Amino acid sequence: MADITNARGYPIGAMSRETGVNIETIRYYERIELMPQPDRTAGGNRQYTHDQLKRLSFIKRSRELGFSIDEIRAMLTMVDQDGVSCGEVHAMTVEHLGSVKEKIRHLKKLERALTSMAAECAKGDVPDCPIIETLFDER
Amino acid sequence: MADITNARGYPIGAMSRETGVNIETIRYYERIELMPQPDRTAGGNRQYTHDQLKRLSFIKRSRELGFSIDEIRAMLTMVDQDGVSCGEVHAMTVEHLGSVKEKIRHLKKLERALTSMAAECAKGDVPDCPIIETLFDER
DNA sequence: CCTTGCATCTGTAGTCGCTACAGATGGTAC
DNA sequence: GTACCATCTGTAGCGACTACAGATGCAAGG
Repeated sequence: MADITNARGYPIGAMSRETGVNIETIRYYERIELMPQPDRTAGGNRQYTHDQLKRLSFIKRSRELGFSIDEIRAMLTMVDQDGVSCGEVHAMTVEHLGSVKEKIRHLKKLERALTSMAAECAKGDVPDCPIIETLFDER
Repeated sequence: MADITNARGYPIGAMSRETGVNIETIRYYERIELMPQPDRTAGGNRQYTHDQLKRLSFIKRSRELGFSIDEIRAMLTMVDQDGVSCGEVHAMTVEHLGSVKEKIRHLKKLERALTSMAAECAKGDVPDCPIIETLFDER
């Protein structure tokens, strides 16, 4: 089944189904030149190759890992030029990992603050809302 | 010092300094009607009251806790109408807390994936970049 | 009174990464 | 041939700001 489609190229809907990337998003990636302009049918519909499918799922995978479009672009540019610098890719990954860790730290702080605010409020019927009070408090 | 400024109202720069909210952002909050239109000097410059300063720092505090503008708007509307529903505020807080926890879970997954990818690469000089390989892998 | 120079003004456009239309065709199965 | 889904282009919207440009306001020093 996949082979038949493959022979004729994948229409955009198949690309979307295979990768989980929204059709509009695929066209968006083309517009920002993250994906190349694919071949077209006589009628003008996009026909993608298997390599392009792989490229799109690379993008999808990377996005799921939280890499920015620009980071992905940098990686793909290296791939396109057959000049993948493992060190650079590793550095990007480590840096990105650092920012993920920082986000986690930040969110945990929020979690603690929100938990204590909610606890204050859950306990008993106070006249004024202690959450609002806390938020309005100076300093 | 604050008292003198207070007597004449706070210009927008003072509001910004006191709360840490960017001047352009303060005007943005006015545009979206999160902040009221303040009085103006004869020349047309904004002059804020102390209550408006408190309101802005409420917004700032809430944003720092990750509440959306719409959530903040809902809370402030209750405050404005003197009808603060403690239960509602508590529910909003708990719901928001849930989404923070979910984000943490998600980021921890990313953290694990990125860590193992980075480790693969850091270990020894492999011919092709294992990070790129992993991202390109089908399935 | 006048200048200097920072603060503030309005209005618009850009950011990121999509998403959601509208209205017009393409392609395919019966 | 026709029904009907898939795809097309182009544009505008989201959230929450941020960044200008070009024109004024305002307070202190000479």
